[in-house]
Amino acid sequence: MDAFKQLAELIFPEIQETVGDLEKRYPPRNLKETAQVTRFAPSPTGFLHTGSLFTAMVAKKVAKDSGGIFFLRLEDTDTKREVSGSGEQLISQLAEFGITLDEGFLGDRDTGGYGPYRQSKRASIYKVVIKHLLANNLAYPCFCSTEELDTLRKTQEEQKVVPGYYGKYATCRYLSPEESIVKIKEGQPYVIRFRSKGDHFRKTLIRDLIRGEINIAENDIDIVILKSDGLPTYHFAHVVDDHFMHTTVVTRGEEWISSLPIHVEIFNAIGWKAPEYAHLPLIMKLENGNKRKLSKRKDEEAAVSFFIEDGYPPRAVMAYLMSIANSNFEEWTEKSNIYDIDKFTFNLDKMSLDGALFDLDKLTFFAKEVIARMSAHRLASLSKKWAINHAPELLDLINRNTDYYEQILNIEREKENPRKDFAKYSDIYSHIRFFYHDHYLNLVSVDLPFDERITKDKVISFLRGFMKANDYTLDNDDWFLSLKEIALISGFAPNNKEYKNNLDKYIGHVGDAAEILRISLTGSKNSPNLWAILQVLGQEEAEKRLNYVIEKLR
RNA sequence: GGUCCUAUGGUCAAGCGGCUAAGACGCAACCCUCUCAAGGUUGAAUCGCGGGUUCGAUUCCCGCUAGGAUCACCA
Repeated sequence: MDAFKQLAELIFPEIQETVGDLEKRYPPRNLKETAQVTRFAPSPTGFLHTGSLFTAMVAKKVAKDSGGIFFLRLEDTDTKREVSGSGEQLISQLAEFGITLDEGFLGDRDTGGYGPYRQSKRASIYKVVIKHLLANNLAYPCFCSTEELDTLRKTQEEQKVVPGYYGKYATCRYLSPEESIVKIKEGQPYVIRFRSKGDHFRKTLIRDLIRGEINIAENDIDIVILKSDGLPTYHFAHVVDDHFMHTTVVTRGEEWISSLPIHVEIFNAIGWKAPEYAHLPLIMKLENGNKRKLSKRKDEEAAVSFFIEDGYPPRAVMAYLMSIANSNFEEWTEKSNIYDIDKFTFNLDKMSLDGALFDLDKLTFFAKEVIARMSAHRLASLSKKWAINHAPELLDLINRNTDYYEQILNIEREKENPRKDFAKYSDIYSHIRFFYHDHYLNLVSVDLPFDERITKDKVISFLRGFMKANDYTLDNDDWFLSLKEIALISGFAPNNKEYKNNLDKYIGHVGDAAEILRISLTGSKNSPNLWAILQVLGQEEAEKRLNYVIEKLR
């Protein structure tokens, strides 16, 4: 046995499998030629980031539009930063936005034949490959301490040379296998590094699906592939996992471009075919006139939980994200009149290359469109679902009478040009609470904002006249005609023009009368269509309110 | 700082050698109107700079500038 094999054997005596065995265990997928296999590979370090949702959306679209497979792999090799339970949260949040998986990590279990799908459970797989690398002198143990590495970096910075563990600075790469064996036997701690054969001064052309050819210097750094805790680093895990899981297109943020040479080199060194890469633009935020990456710490919209908590319809969030990804999506929604990204044909070529600034106004626009197109029934059920977790005060109203709630939501809905006053479920409560008597009483307990030009007596007389004459069975148009007549009796002109021409003859116009009614019924100067409100309230409740106002004024 | 990526209105962007430089969001005005939310009409607002190439550059090339990303036993 040669010394490299001995070294490999010493480090991984328990590993008996070979790379060939793994190839057999994870055979090529049985898919048609054009089908793409993509994945979303988050690390469980906290909440789902908006940028990650964007990446996941694109990955899923690429797979599904090509009849392929979309899977999720949990990259949990950083045990220090791991937030327990966030892996489960990740997939449930993904599901809220309609990102479901064909296979992969499901929280309590995995599904699919290429697992395990969490990297912490794949340690033995990585070790098989590393043992192979070690035996072939493609990797070596490194005994440098973090302190030594730090001083190396400092001196490199002082000497103004490219920092890093490479070439002559990579002292452990010159250790003979025999020397390494001695050190290991002495019990010295170590990591495993990849032995790079690259030349920093030589450039290679790498193809990116959305950026075209990228000209980057080769990697010459002997990167760590196995940490002292026995888990691989991202670079190595990515190569091994995407090889055995047969990923065909890797979609990830553009921050990965610079490490592309590392990944390509490792694929080549092992003799594997690298997947195609699509590096997605980052979602940015404007701060002090400068763009920056959307930050989880500073920006509430950076975590998707923000949209969930505020009650933005997930479909609207996805539509917004898709409009960033493919700007022709918006055009498509106008034609198709739906906002379902699953029905849209996504195109990687149409991705823009620089990071979009997150635009809450635009999301609001999408959200209003999406909600306006829902049936009252659907809105009622979705908003109720949301309220259960996020808005007890709204839930209270809903639970009093679901039918009534639905009637309220149905005002000026389910027609050609529906109302667009809700962008998110959290907007609902303040808009509708006046429909509930106890809330109404609270709202009108303060001063009623009646127009000062009109005396209390006139208000009262109009309200009385209205109660006496109003016909609740009329349709909208006829009702307003009748309101004009009722108002005229109390001295209101039937229209503004008539009023302006005869200022001394009238106390106001029908609009003023409507305002009095509106304030009396809702406590506010602004509300949806009065006729619709009266329909929902019903005669009894309406009169109760009008009488209440009359009493209050007297 | 090295390296890489990017560069059209405030934002998202179409454009791919010749156009009065699309469209959407936002903004403004007007119209409609019982208020609001809408809807309709109109408007303001863009090719970062400098060199080339070309009869002609927003478009192709180079440089500059600006912004971004990245340089860990984090992903």
